[in-house]
Amino acid sequence: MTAVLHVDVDEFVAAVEVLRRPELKGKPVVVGGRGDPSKRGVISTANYEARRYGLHSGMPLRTALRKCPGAVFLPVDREAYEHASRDVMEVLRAITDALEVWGWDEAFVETNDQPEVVARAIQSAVSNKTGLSCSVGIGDNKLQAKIASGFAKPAGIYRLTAREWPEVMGGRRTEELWGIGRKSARKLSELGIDKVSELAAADEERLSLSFGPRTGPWLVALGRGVDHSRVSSVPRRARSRSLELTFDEDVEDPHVISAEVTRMTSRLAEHSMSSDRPVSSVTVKIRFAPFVTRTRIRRLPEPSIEVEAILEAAIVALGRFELDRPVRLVGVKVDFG
DNA sequence: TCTGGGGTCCTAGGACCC
DNA sequence: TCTGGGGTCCTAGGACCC
Ligand SMILES: [Mg+2]
Repeated sequence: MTAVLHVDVDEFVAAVEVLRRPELKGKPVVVGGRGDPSKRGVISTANYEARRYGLHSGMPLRTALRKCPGAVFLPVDREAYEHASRDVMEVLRAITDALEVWGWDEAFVETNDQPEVVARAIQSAVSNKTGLSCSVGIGDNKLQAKIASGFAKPAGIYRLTAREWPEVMGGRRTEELWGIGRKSARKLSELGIDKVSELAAADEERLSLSFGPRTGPWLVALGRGVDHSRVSSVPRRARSRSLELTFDEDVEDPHVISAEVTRMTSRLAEHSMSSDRPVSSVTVKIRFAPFVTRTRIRRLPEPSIEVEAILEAAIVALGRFELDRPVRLVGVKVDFG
């Protein structure tokens, strides 16, 4: 019988930082933004010590400082996490080829062996070779395994298969499902659906009327713990690449905005050229001071890796904004054709 | 106490064509 | 001249995840 495992490194980003700064062990550590809680930014990861103060991912750094003045604040260092991620995945790949990497610190594994045995082997290999601890969820499919790893934290193993699903999940709120967030949970609640068991018994047609033709059936499947997607070890090609920047202070000068769009687009075009991924469209994103976000997309006449054509599209897209209000964020995204 | 950055997928409306 | 249906492309926005 095939089982799916979901491996998730515990407090990954914070753990990587503590590994290279052992003196931080046992202290509340917050990684986010540029590591300066007097500036704009949110928490990427808080370690377990910091979470005891109510700190969590997505919380503004300013708030975190107020709630936990003794915390150590560190800037995000993506290269370090990408490096650590490669180390972890290498350890996993030495154990199994049936591995689907999911972000920096997560992976799905398919196995025909005893899943608990494989899980323990993974945990000790990752710990011995990288010094990081991880949790492992076991399921019949990716959805079950992913939710199970949440229950396994920290450093544990948890089994959630079709057999356990109704008992373990039935009475929980729909928001605990992977793919249902605050907005969808609220919308479901307005339809009288609060618990996973109620979602499992819901009428697809009725949900489709509210959520759309594909999302309706998918939601009911979620409620039942059904997921037919396979574990795929084929690396996926990115469909888009983007850059965005929140200014330290709101910007009123349109020249500053257009200079930033040009800079970002040039970098993205360089990547398009060097990786030979033609760009099919460019999206410019502006977030105005009251946190209202607008996008303008411009399709290229034909997909291109040429900086001139990509820049041209970005300038056209930007030109469709009225930049007569303070701006807090600017971003550029390219879609590959 | 104002709310990051990098991604994926879905929905919906209008244009346009058959 | 009006009605109607379906398919695809383009654009804008939304929700979610790490
Ligand atoms: Mg993790």
